[in-house]
Amino acid sequence: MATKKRDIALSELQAAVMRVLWQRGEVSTADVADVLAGERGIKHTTVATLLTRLEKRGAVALRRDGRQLIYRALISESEVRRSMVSDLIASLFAGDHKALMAHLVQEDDTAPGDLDRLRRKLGKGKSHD
Amino acid sequence: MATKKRDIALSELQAAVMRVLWQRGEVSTADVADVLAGERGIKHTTVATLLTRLEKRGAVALRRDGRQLIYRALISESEVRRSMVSDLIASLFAGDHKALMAHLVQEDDTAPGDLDRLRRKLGKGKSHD
DNA sequence: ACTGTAGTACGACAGCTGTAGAAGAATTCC
DNA sequence: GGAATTCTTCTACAGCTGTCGTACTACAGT
Repeated sequence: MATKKRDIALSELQAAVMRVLWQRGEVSTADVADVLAGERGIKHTTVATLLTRLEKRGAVALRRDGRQLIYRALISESEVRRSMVSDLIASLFAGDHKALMAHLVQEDDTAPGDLDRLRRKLGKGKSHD
Repeated sequence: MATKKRDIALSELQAAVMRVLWQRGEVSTADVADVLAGERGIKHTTVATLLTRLEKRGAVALRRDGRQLIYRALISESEVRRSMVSDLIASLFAGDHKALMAHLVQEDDTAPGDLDRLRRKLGKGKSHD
C-alpha cells in the first residue's frame, strides 16, 4: 500500500498497449507496434507516442537496449481492473458492487449454475497483483 | 432495436448529469445546475455547456418552456450501463463477462451467499430499460 | 567510407472534455 | 420605465487522446 498509484484509468487503446506489456513482460517498441499494427493498423510512430505518454504518466518504465527502448508495465492489470471497475460502479451503479453483479447476471447468458461454480472455485484466494 | 444508439460512453461528469435526468425525468438547466453545483461546485454555465453538448450527441432532447430549456434523457441508464460494461469487459477482461464476475466476487466484500440470493431473485426477469 | 535501414524524438493537429466569463435577452420588481 | 435578476448563447482555453509525418541518429552491409 506504500506505492499508491492513483489515476489508473486507461482508454481502450492505452489498455491494448498495456495488455501487450502485461502478457509479455519486457517488450520493445517495435514489438508492441507490430502487435497493434496487426490488430488495428496503427503506425509505429503512433505506438511510440502512446508508450512515451504512458511513461510520462508513470504507467510504464523504459530501459534502453542499444538504440531500442524496452518497456515494462509499472501498473498491474489487477490494479487497473480494480480501479476502473470501481470508477464504473461509482458512476453508473450508485457505488454498489452488487448492482453491477446483478446487471451482469441479468444481461449475461451465463448459465445460472456458473455463479455457484464460480463462487466455489474462488472464495479462498486472496492473491493477486 | 430499430433505434440503435451507438457510442454511449459517458465520462464521470456526463454520467452525473444524465443521472439527474434519469432520476427526475424532465429537468430544467437550472435544476441540473443546482444539483451539480451542490454536489461538486460546478458553475451554471458549465452545466449548460455540458447539456448542450449532450444534446448535440443525441443523448438528451430539449424543449423550451418560456426562456428555460427543459431536458430529458434520450438514452436510458440501462443502455449506458450495458454499453459501458461491455466496453470495459472488452478492454480489460478479454471480452469475458464471467471474468468480470470473478473479479467482483474476488474483490468485493459481498458475503458469498449473496450470489445465490442474487441469482434466485433474478433469473426470470427479462425486463429492463 | 557510403548508403540504406531501423528506431527514436519532436512537433503538429483535430476532436473531446472540463471550466467558465462575457454578452445579450427576457422577466420581475420597485 | 429603469434596474436587478435569471437564463441562454458564444467564445475561449487548457489538457488529453489518437494519429502521424519529419527529422535525426546510429548500425549494418557492401
